[in-house]
This record gives sequence, C-alpha cells and structure tokens, in this order.
Amino acid sequence: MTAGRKGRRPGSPDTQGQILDAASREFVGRGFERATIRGVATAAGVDPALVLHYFGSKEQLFIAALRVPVDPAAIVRSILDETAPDDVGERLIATLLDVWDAGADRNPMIAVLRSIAGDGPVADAVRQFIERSIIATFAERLPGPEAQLRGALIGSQVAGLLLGRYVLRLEPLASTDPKRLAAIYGPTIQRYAFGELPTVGS
Amino acid sequence: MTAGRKGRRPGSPDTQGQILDAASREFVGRGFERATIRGVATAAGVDPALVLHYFGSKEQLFIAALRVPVDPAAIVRSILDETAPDDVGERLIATLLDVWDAGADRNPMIAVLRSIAGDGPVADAVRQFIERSIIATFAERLPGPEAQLRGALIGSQVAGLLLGRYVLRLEPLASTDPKRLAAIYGPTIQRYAFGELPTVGS
DNA sequence: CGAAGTATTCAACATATGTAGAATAATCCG
DNA sequence: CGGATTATTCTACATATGTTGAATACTTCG
Repeated sequence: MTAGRKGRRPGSPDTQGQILDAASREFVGRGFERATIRGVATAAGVDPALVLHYFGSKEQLFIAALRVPVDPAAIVRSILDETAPDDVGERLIATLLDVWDAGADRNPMIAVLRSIAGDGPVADAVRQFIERSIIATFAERLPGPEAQLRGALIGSQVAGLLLGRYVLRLEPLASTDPKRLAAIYGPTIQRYAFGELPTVGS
Repeated sequence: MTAGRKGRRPGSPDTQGQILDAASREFVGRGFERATIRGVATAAGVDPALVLHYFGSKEQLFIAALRVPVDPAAIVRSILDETAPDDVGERLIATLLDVWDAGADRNPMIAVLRSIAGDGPVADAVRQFIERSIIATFAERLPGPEAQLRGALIGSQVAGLLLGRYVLRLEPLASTDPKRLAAIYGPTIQRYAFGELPTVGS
C-alpha cells in the first residue's frame, strides 16, 4: 500500500525476506494451488513482478519459502539417538507438538500437507521428500529388515495427527493438552518402532 | 469426441450418470481445486456447459459426485455392532482396506482427503463431514466420557494410513498386504477405542 | 559528479477457468 | 402431425493467474 511509485525504494529494506515471509504464510495457509503470487505480493507490500524477479517461478518460490531452517531429519535423528529407547515414542510426539504449537501458522510442513492435494510436480516432490528424508531417517535407525515399514507406520500416525490437529483443526484433537497427546500416542509410536510386526500367512 | 454437432443426441444415454462418473474420477484424482469442469466435460464426452446445466456449479457438482452410495457412518456402525469387541480394530482396518483397494481410483474419500488442501467452503464442508459424521459415529458407540477423543484418535490413525497408502502412495505402505496391515494397525485402533487414555497432571 | 548496477513498478499478454444465454436437434405428449 | 419440453452445443464474457519486458528511481563505486 506504500504509494506505488515506480523505481527503487529508499533505504535498504530486506524485501526479499519479507516476500519469503509472506510466501511462507500464504503457502502454509492455503497450500500450493490456492496460494497466488499476487496474494504473496500484496501481503509483502510489493508488486507481483518483483516476486518473480527474485524467485523466477511459483514453484521455485514454494521451494524457497519452505526451505526449513531446521532439518526435520536431524531432529528425528537426535531424538532417536539421545533418548532412552523406552521413551522415544512419547518424546517424539512431545517434541513434535512443542515445535508445531508455536508458530503453527508458518510451519512449512502444514503447507506440505496441504499441497499433497494436487498431482503435479509439487505433490511428487512432497512424496519424495517424505520418503527419502523422513521415513529413510527412521529406517536407518530402526531395527530389523523391516525398518522401512516401521518408518512408514510411524509416518502414517504422525501425519494423521498433524492433519487432524493443525490442518483440519478437528476437535477435540486440536485443543487437547500436548503432553497428554504425547502420552496417548507415545505407545503407538513405540510399538511401530520397536514392537513386533505381525506377519500373516498368504 | 463424438462429432460435436449441436442439439440433442439420439437415443437416451445416461449422460448425467456419465458426467457424475467422470466428475468423481476427476475429483478423486486431482482434488477439488485442480479438477476442472472442462476436464470433467471432456472425460464425459460432453460440452462443459452441459455439466453446469445439470449441476449448477462446480461446488454442487463436487457434492453430487461425492454423494457416497454407502454411508461411511453406517459401515462404521455395523462393524462396531457386529464384531467381537476384541476384533474391532483389526476388522475395521481390514474392511477399510478391502473397500478401498478395489476401485481406489474412484473412492470419494480420496477426493475428500485431497480437497483438504484449500481453506475455502469445500474444506470447511470436509471438516464438518468428518467431525459430525465419522467421528461422531465412533463417539456414540465408544465408552466413557471421552468417546469424542477416542473417535478423533482413531480418525487420525486411519487418515494417516489412507493418506500414505492411497494419496501419497508411500512405499512400503502402498504395497503391503492388507491383511498384514490390519494385523499391525488393529491393536492401535483397539487401544484408542477401548484402552486406557492416560491423563497428565497440569 | 557520473556510470553501472540494482530494486522496483507498470502495463500487458497468454492462458485457463467458471459461468451465462442463445441456438439447435431430438424426444415426448396430445 | 405439431407443440412443448428436454438435451445438447456454440459462443462469449468476466475474471484470475503466471509470467514477461520495458521503464523508472535509488544506491554504489570509480
């Protein structure tokens, strides 16, 4: 809204940062498809063309905006390594909720969840990201030949929780005390990670 | 493709049905946002205007296409009622996978999952649907004052599973034998449904 | 100060989309 | 058969979107 005259602005504001910030919020709030460059631009108080001038295309902006400062795989790794095996499940959920409850309106993973919608290249990227980064990290730390499956099981429960609590905001999931949720979900994760996985005769 | 002359076609083909069919596939495959009326029309071998002539708007088409022949709540109810309490979890997952594995490319719930993306009225409708129909059904059959929470817990695990297996097609989740998955997930559901839900001192 | 570079906006394009209205062909009913 | 109804398409519009290229104002550096 700052009186749209042309040309460079005085001073040296971190416009690129503001754009990234706005983009992040926009993608988190609406998912890739529904987010618009014009929306981002407006939110950043900037012309749409500038957004593309910096980031080239909507997809690249998406990637740039969601470049997580903390590598989720690293978090998973540190929890798996630094926690007593019996507490891994509960600890994992607790940490997760702790991080997400703060600043849930700009958590990149919510955008990721939302963007699962389509079938375009972005959705593909999301799938690969989850498969290669998160599940693989679990897999390399978990026991047995079926570590991959264990990772996927954990992923499925975690994804469902995140989806319900942060994207859909389903009650009472959205407002239950995080500690309690950790206590409830903990054993499930624990079982997926270290418990016995039944087989069935074909 | 059938030589686009104007006017009414000879015979009495069930065009409306074909449109619904195409719409269903389109919504399931791409979610609400990415699905287009023109796409549906083309798939149904029909002019876009006809689609709107019958269904008024894209949203109404969505609703019409996803009107499930079988009420999911009814299925849940019958399983809860007709299964030995100890087997409910496994049975639920088994039934779920059984239904979905067949004709997974036209299962309305996949469209629903995909359409969670946005924040528009459709996403709201989805949330209400899940809350009022599915979770509520669980809630009314499950024990204790926290039946609602139990329903949500089950919902979160189920949603995660469906998301991973059918929408994201994550490996190895997507290709694991359904019976085995039922055996694995069963106890989790069982615990959410009837087990003890820990509380924590604030 | 002047030249070069950079940040920023304007205006426009090409395309896609939901949607409306008029026109045409088949069927149905008397 | 003939009028009414229904099914179907064509054309067009308004809008939104990603994207581009030229123009302008500021900053930096010689």
